[in-house]
Amino acid sequence: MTSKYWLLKAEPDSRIVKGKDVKFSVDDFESVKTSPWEGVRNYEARNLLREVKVGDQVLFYHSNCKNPGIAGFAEISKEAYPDYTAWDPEHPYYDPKTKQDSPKWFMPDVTFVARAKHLVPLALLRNIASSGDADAAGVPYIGLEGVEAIKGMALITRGRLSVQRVEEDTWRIMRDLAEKGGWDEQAIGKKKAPAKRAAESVRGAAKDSAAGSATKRRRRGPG
DNA sequence: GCCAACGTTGGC
DNA sequence: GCCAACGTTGGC
Repeated sequence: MTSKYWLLKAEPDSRIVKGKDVKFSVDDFESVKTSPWEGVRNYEARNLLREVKVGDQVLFYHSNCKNPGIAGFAEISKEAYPDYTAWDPEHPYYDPKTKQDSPKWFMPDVTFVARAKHLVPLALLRNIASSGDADAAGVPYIGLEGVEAIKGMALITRGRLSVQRVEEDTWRIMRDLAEKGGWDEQAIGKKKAPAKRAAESVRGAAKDSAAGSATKRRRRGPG
């Protein structure tokens, strides 16, 4: 399948991994302009990265932070090539199981295009997806198609995936939201009724499985 | 800091 | 190749 629009997650807040900060905010991105998108350690995300083409458009998402949401726009500037950080024992994204002669992880280069004039909060998208009401959310201009597009976003349905496909109409809606804003931060900023944990958990057998499954993750500036 | 959701690991 | 345990993601 070919896609021309993608969503990539990065962490704007400092987080130290192996002594190094993996923070990469829209500010960082804007200042470096182009960065290898290193550190993706999840197969599905990796497979998607191998599909990206030069010129494809990217929604730059702030994850694992106070105000998660779409913070900017970018584009693919180089197709995926082996992620050398997987071979560097000093690197936060080192993967001891990757052999030099058979790269397992890949990364494209991504170039900054623009900041979102209004950061499009995940809370807004969730609010619209669950209520189905763009008017109440303060963004009547996205229309019913906008609501449907948001409902279908992987961001809503597949929370944890760090590289996601985005439909063209969805991309346009995100661009409009980022440009026009209009939602009430207070109104959409709160919410969510957490479900209760089911079991009484009898976890805890000692297990030595070193491993440490590396899932996804994301990065900082260029080396 | 908590904890739900979910991908990965590894014993069988 | 199943599946329970485990570890991570990431919103809140």
